[in-house]
Amino acid sequence: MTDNTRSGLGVAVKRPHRADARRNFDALLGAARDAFAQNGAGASLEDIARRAGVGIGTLYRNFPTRQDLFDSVYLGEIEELCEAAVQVADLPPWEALETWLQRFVGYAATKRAIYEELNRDSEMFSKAREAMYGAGQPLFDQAQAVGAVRTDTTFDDVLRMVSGLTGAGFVDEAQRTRVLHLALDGLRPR
Amino acid sequence: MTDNTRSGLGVAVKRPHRADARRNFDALLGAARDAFAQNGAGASLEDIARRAGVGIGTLYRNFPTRQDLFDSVYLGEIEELCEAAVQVADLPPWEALETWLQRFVGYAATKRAIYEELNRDSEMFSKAREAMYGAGQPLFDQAQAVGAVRTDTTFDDVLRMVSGLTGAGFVDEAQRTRVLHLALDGLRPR
DNA sequence: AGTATAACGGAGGTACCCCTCCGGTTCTAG
DNA sequence: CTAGAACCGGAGGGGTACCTCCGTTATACT
Repeated sequence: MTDNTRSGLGVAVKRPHRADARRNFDALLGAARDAFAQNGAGASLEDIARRAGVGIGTLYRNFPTRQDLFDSVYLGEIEELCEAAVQVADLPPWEALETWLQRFVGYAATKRAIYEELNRDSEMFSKAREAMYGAGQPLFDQAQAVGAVRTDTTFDDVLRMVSGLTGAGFVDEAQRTRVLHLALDGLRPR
Repeated sequence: MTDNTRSGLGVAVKRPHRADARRNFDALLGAARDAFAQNGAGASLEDIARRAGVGIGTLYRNFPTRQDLFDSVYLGEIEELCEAAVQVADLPPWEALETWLQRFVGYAATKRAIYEELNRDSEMFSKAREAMYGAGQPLFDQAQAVGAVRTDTTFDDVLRMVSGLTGAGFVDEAQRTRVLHLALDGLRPR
């Protein structure tokens, strides 16, 4: 029950041993996820502690820097994204790609951060980028291989396009899905 | 030489009468444009005053609230956008629409704000929205009328899509143009 | 040139956020 | 059950941004 790290992404975030500490840890992660989703990567740490019903000291003990906290949330979502890529793997190539990208847009917490920081050069982001590309690129290649995606474009193009849409405001879920579908139609050869 | 307001958008921003005051006013607008482009709508007002080489008091005299300053920059860009719509009016329908949208993406200062606040309900934003729609909708309708744009989509969809792309990070100008072109291809009937 | 006055600019009060530190509390292992 | 390690939380110092106020300065008009 040591729970050293949560992912294979190389950034170690330790989950505490004691039960109360673990509760607080999880509450903080949840609150941070909400706060980042709402206010972007610059959300107030004191606000996050408040939301989690925890003292500011506790936040800093678990996550010494803002970056540590942000990374934990961010990496959690990247992981989910990687898992999602596995889940869609047995769909037909185009459906697999589109479903994965729809899922991509669906994750909420670090949406804004993802495109704010997509081309930043911290070690951590490049690791995450690698992971994301590792998960999505095969789907893209496969779709391209069977002729479902035009060949004059790259996975990077697509990811940035979708990241942009991820950050845009929509009146409702339906519009977001519709618009993403629209944009992705541009990927298909004509 | 009174220069009461700068636009027909209904929000009055007075340009001062005295020469020194007018210099400062313009410097502030320029600095604000840069600052908003760089740091988003939450840029520091004191930083803007510093950039403009002006005391903070002068900033507040010209723009009593942050909103006043932001609106002035924002409206300036909306105006440019409306003018651009006139300029492209004599291109073929699809080219007109695409050119206008490319121009849309090109404006820098309030990029981030536009999609951050596209569906906010302040009086000022709805005015701006109206103006933007007034300028762009005809281009869209025309393109749809001649069969250059699929009919199962709306101008609002397109505007939000493009707003999203506007905010996304790209490695260079070329990629942004390429990706926008890609996304817009999804608009064409197949 | 001289004067009335519009405009300047920055000091400083208020508020918020960051982060550290440590006395008190709670859990777990034995 | 108990002892001590692990953990808690918030007070408080330092910093920055917001905004007001007013003594000083530049402009326009006669």
